[in-house]
Amino acid sequence: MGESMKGLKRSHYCGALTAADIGSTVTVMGWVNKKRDMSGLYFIVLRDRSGLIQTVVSEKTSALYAMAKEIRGEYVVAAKGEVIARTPQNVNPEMPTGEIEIDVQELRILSEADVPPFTPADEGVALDTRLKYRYLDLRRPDVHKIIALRHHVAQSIRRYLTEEGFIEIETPYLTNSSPEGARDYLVPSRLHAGGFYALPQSPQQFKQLLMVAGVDKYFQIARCFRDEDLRADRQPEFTQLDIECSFADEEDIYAMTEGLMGRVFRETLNITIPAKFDRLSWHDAMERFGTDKPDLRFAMELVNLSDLPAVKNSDFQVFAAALENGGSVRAINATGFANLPRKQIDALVEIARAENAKGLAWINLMEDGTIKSTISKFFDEAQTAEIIAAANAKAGDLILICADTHAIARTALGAVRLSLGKRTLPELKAGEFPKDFKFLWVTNFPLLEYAPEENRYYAAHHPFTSPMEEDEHLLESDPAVVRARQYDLVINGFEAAGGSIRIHRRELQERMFKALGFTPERAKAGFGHFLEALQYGTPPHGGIAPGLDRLIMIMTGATSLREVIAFPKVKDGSCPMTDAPTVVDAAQLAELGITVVGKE
RNA sequence: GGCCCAGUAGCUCAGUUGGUUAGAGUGCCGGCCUGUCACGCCGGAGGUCGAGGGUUCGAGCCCCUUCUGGGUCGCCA
Repeated sequence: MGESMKGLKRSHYCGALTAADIGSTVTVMGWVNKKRDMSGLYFIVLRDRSGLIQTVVSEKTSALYAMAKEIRGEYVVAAKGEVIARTPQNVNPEMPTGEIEIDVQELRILSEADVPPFTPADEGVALDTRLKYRYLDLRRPDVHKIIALRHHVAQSIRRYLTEEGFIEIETPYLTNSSPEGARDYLVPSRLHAGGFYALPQSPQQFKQLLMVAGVDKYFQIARCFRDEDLRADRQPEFTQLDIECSFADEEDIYAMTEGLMGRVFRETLNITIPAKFDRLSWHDAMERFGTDKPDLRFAMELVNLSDLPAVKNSDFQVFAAALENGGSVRAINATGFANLPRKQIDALVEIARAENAKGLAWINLMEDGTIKSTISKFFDEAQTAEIIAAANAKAGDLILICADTHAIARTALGAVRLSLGKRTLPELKAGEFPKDFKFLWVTNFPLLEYAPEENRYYAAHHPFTSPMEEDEHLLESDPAVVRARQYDLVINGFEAAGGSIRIHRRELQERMFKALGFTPERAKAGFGHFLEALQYGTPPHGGIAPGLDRLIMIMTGATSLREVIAFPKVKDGSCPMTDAPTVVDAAQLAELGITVVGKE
């Protein structure tokens, strides 16, 4: 039976004990990580969030020994005893507390435990099992380390922004559905039958209204909700560090964000990052890396071969057709991948196909100087040499070529580059965080994207983003070329933050809605309060919103957002532990004025 | 919504061309061992092969449907 703690008070965390404590009497409380029965001697390794400590129970005839016999894995126990040094041959160098152990004088079972589906000591447990019993999973030191880092990052953020004069303000979770953007989670209102709140996709409008309010510098560590399909790096609810400042331009936001990241990485990981981040225009990012979030931990930039005489004048139908249709022929030098097995090349072709490319051609520059190519019969030696030179390739490299529209050729090769580049990164050991972080500002995004199926433009980011002043006059005449005062912070190929300088004039905001195909009535219905606010004295303002979960994922090298969220959702948006969402009973729905129809 | 992958003991997995009573490691239970630390040794229990249907003399394996999980495209202002 579990006993109370009466009379015993924890004096130390398990992992906090050191050789300096030798000779002192301590009390630790924690979970039984392992019990080793030596017949006459029990080693009981206790675990708490700080780490492990070995305790020893001897004296076969004692009551203490009898109690130790009853103890099973994951029991919660209190152990009081003297910290003793281990003899040199018994030191465990693998264990941070391996020099010492506790000679137990008093032992108390605080809570018994059934045999769990897995224990924190188990490795390689499948994700769905871990998430179903997330409370057991979180007992693992490696998992706890990530969740604890998240706390320290949040605290570091709060300290920095507070020192910089920002104030933290909470905005509503129960708010309005917004007509643009992702699907909203809706919350029915009992007091307004037929009325629904929406959970915010971001506090965008509220933070801008706080600028109208003269708050000047605002931040919030805010939960955001989007009812869209999940990905490894996308959850339906996620946490965003929402920041907005008045009288700020791009340079102010860059400097503030660079200072923030510098502070966070130094304080929580003891890593010094560059004081200023590199910048790249969206256009250059797409040309050189085939993506708007390039991973700069590896090179292998894309090359445009379209103007090469060998390509331009080629009889090769695939190339000729792409160029005739106004597309391009582009290549990537997979540096050092000449020996990539055929199967893996095929896998790369599949990656390109997933981005709608029809295929990839390749030229394999073997180490012995021979050249193997899928397109050798269409190009003579000189022409092949021309392509090799343009791709800046040498023996041992593999050139992959894609001929298609500009957009497809770039994104297909961008996806291929990412797949290749990841193979060149060092592998992390379990529990180890990466050391290499490449920061990049991507700027000059297009303001609008055309959706042919609806014959209208969509805001590339959101409709409050200001166009660049020099492009503003083109908003009606040539919307596709208008560039936005939008910037993304990219870290190691992840969009870690996005932000913009906002529209602060009602007239321009109305033109923007019009460009998006809103009638004045619809703009008023969806954003009337916002448009009205803009006309009562709105300071120029802008902001940025780093994703906190994304940031922790990048900092820890986690491969999924689920690893950095205490209680994450799975692929279909459900929670494997609580089984949410669940069907609610009819009475509850009736009270909300909701009738379910068409449900069998 | 599309495509791809996986589902076998509590956990992680193997299971050949369709062929006897479905295996391993680990965990669990019992016994032994006074310095283990992935302790070791001996013994034992533990299975709706995700579910349903079909083909077959015979299905873990083949076919159909379905469920669950993962990846990805669409989607994500």
